[in-house]
Amino acid sequence: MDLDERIERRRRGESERALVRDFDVLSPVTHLAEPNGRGPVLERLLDVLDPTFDGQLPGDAYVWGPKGAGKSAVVSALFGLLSEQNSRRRSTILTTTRAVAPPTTVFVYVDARYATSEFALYHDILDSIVEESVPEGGIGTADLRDRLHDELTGSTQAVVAVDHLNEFDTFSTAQVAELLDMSSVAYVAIGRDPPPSASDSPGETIAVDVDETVEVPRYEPHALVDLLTQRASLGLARGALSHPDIREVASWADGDAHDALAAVFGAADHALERGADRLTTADLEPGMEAVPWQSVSLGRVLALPENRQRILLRLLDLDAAAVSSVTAATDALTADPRVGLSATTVKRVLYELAEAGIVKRVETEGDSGLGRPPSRLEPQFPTRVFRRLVDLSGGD
DNA sequence: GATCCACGGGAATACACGGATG
DNA sequence: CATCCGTGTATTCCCGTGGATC
Repeated sequence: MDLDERIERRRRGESERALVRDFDVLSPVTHLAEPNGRGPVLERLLDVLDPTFDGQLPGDAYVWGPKGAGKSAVVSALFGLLSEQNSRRRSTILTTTRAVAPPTTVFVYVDARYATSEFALYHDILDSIVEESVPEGGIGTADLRDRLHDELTGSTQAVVAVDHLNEFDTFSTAQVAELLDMSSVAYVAIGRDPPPSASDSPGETIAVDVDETVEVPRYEPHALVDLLTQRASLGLARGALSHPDIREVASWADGDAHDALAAVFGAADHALERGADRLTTADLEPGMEAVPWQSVSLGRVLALPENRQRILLRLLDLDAAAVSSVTAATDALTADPRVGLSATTVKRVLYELAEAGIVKRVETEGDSGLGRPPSRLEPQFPTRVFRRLVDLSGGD
């Protein structure tokens, strides 16, 4: 995933002639260090963060936009760079003999998909601020919070970006605002929902009380084509994907880089399966086919605990009869020793995943008579990408 | 001993249907 | 005809237990 690894792979001469050089580059969960075509957003973010260049604390901000618009890509790249630069600058400040150093700003990027509890949130933030390792248990949440608070007084302040808010199972912006309500902390909340506008009815809008909002619009068609072109040139053999094909995927994806990359990934997977050395238009169809309409972010699926992913992986292998009801799927999955969980747990997890929108329950038509009708299970994430990525890392 | 968290078990509730009841 | 009831599934909800960590 990181550059070192990528270079090393090349050095070993791996898959030099193969159709797919590197699936990771094609993966929608991978963000390149230099995000593509998001210049104006970057400028806006720098405006928001401008006070930090004078040692001030910026206002809280909310970054929003649809799935696949590059929110995570831009913010994580920017924060990565800033924290790198600052740690460099911090070391130079330490060597100068100054009576009072201006407060140092640390930039922290946290993914709320992984930090799902208060404990985990404080832990992850603290972990990227201090050198020592932070305990992962056996200590109270309040203690962690206190420690974070102590760490950020006077000489050090923090700007914390918290990504993927307001999803099922992740914190809301309001919760983050409360949890990070500390004098030396500013946050950049990132989510999909538009901020409530003045004209909104006073309904159940998600409370966002921030000083700045930054909109990340979906990609323009040409920008998405550029992005795909770049990824394809890095991840696929030279000329493996034609320009017209790229344009077709881009237009199909309608500005959503996540879906577009997932489709190209899936197409490459399909071409690989049939032993081809380049992608043809015929590979695109199955590639797009494997990306459900209104697909759930692959990042959400890959953030699930390992055993949930195991269940999903095996679920993909089941035939139509076995996924025709939750109970049938449970039976089939429980019978598979690779799943290794009890029937009740599997069933509960399946319902859990359905409620989270990762699989969809569809009421079956054919009424078999008795009882409440069962529902069929349909995956709502890019299946080919998931299978391939999990198989790559999973082992077994 | 304290703390966080995942498992697992199972009770409680919801729903669909046909048939009985008033 | 409207409503209630019994049966069989599906779905949701809650909580005790135990592993891992400090």
